[in-house]
Amino acid sequence: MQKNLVIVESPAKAKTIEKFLGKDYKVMSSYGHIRDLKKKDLGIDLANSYRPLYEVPADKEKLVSELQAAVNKADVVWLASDEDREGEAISWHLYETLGLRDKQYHRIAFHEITKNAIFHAIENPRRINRDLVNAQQARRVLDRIVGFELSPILWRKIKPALSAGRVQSVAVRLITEREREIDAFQSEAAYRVQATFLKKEGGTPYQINAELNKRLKTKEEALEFLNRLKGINAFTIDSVVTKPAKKSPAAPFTTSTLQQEAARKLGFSVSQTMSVAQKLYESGKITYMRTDSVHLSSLAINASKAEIGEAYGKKYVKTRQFSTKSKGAQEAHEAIRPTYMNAHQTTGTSQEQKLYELIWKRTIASQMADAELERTTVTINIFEDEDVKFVSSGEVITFDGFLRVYLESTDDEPADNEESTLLPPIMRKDILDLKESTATERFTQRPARYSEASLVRKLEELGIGRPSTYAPTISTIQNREYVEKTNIEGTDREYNVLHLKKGKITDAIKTEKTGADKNKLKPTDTGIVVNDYLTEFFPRILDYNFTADVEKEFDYVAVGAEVWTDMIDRFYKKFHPVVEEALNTHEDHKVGERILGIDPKSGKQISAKIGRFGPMIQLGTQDDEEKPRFVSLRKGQSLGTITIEEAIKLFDLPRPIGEYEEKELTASIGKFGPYIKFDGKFISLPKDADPYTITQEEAIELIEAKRKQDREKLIKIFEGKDGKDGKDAVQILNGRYGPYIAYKEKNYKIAKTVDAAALTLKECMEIIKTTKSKTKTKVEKKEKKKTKVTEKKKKVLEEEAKEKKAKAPKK
DNA sequence: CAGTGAGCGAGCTTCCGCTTGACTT
Repeated sequence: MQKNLVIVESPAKAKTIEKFLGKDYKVMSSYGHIRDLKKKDLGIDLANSYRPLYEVPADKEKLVSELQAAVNKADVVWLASDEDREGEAISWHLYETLGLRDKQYHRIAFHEITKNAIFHAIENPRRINRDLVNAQQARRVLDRIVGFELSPILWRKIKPALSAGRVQSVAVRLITEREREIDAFQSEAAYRVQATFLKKEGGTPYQINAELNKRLKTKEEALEFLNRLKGINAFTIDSVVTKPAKKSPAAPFTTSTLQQEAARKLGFSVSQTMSVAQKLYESGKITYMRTDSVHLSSLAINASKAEIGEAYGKKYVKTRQFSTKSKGAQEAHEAIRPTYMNAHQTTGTSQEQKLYELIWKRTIASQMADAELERTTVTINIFEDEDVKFVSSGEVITFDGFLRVYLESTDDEPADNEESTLLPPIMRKDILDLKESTATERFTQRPARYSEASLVRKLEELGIGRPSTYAPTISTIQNREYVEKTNIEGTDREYNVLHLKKGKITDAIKTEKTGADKNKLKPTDTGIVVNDYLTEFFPRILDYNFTADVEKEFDYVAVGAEVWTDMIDRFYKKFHPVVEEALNTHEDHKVGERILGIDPKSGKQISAKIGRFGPMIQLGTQDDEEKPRFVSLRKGQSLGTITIEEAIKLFDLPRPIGEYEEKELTASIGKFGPYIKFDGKFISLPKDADPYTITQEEAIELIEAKRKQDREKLIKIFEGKDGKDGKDAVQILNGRYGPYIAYKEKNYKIAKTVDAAALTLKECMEIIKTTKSKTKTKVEKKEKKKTKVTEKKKKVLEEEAKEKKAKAPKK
């Protein structure tokens, strides 16, 4: 039996380490934390100096008993969780939960997974650092207090199941404020002037493009300028300046930079990047993907050096160690890099291959020489004694260095026409002819909305959130419907172009698209209302510096200079009274309400606010005798901008549109768009139809079309015991995606090669057996929504089983 | 993806950071 038990955080790591350590060591994984604050209620004993109430979560119970069994068999336990605040706490929770004795355990940590690092760690064991553990407890308790005291306020004041927290609420604030900047933005127009010159006789002929070094504010100014140009018949090159420049490679990937580059270069979402990286990590191809460190092991640097030397030559090698500049970095791991630098590519899905290649290139490039460039700037004189000049610049790469492998992308869209070009052989004093010149009206750009990846970058910059939480945070704020992805078509905008050629000036109007935006983050009405409410009542928590400030205090705790419960006490004594105050201010469910006015028809008040199902309009008040009427806002409408007329119009639906076959016809808008309702059935309206204007005739046409479709839908029925609609009936139907079999509430696709109408019952049953149905039954759908309910059931079952065991006689 | 269109009463929701796997009669 093995005498030594090593516990690490990740199972992939466990596997690797076990190989290094040999047969005297058993290596297990804790799969992260094994204990947490009680899931229900606050989980903190406020009356007892904030004592945390810990429990092993249900899904960790089995693991903990396996760990316990291994501990009981081992002589020595090596707690090898990561060397950071969370890692220290993981070790301590293991120590507490598994009942380790002080003489029985060693605390060790390694920053890279190499044989040397592991043996070095084993030779240098230490004790658990209680101060660091306390810093983690302070972090954990503070986050729980903030989250579990703020969220219920939102349930009462705005809508159920909302949430707030130190990280997510600030993320929403960033997005909301950016949207306000965009709303307030006034774009300004100015004329950009470009010109093309030709060299006059003598020497080698050439052509050169240049731009005026200032923009002209008005059309009059631009016209006047072109007219003055017209009168000049020779231009002189005033200066030619060439300067050497250098570009250095970016640091190897951290979680956040990987997410940004994968988004820009590969179009991956933040969570997609993480799951692909996880696959690469599990198959041993890259190092750990949740890291804030840019550090590379000496092993990796040497391997890169060898690869670069072999592939590109020695002068391309320049090894470097980068240093982390992000706030609050804990650097328990290496940067994200290939495990084996000599593997330039990898196998697997195409996503895995692409991401791997990106990581390989970034790592290799980080150890390559700077690129060397020459930047040449040419100025062309226009008028005597005036500062306005035409300027042309070009760039030549004299040594490509790391650019040979990799260039980091930027978020900024390239400014139009600023691409650097190779310049012809130009000499000072050269005389030029003007070929043509264009003055184009250009508009200043509004601020850019955040993308998932640029939001991550901003959060990291502010020191908010950790590598393991960036992706989940972004999902949370979308799941809560605080923010959503944009899909804005944009509108046409006219701009003016003045063109001078052969002494003539033409004046043209052109159009361009503006305001289009896709997959960027934008606040919803709910997000705006929640954000405004929280920033008003809890400015401290929503402050961009809040996390950085409390992190400083956690650091004091971590070095033993501060008692963690004192710190929490100071915080709570300030925070909690505001919670109480907030609960007592405002009527419930009225936050963010906008009174639009009085409905002229009924004389009742019309207001807009966030309701149980999102933004809505209310007609009447609770105090009225009659119950108020409610209606949800439509897509594209928002609380802040909806007018009373638009609001009143929403109550016109559902709209009666006469009768057909002595039954009522109504038109309305539902979850799936506009529809007409007839005889208890719903028929979706085609895109060009409007429920506010659709006529009885048009509606009847739709009903008949639907009837015809339904008739064609049914190809064949094999009746069951209970007739053709019975539970065991087999139906062959024509659906949107071709013929299919419906049986026992599930659907089975029929292959295109099969003649559906000719199928026998036997053949149908064969298809049912062999085809996998993708249909979710109603039960499954429900269960997916309420997995927690099943979890509970499971627990009850488990407990029953335990009881039985206990009752059973012992051997 | 195979068919849809909320609205009651009771009890529920929620945080951030570590880590993967995703029940069966």
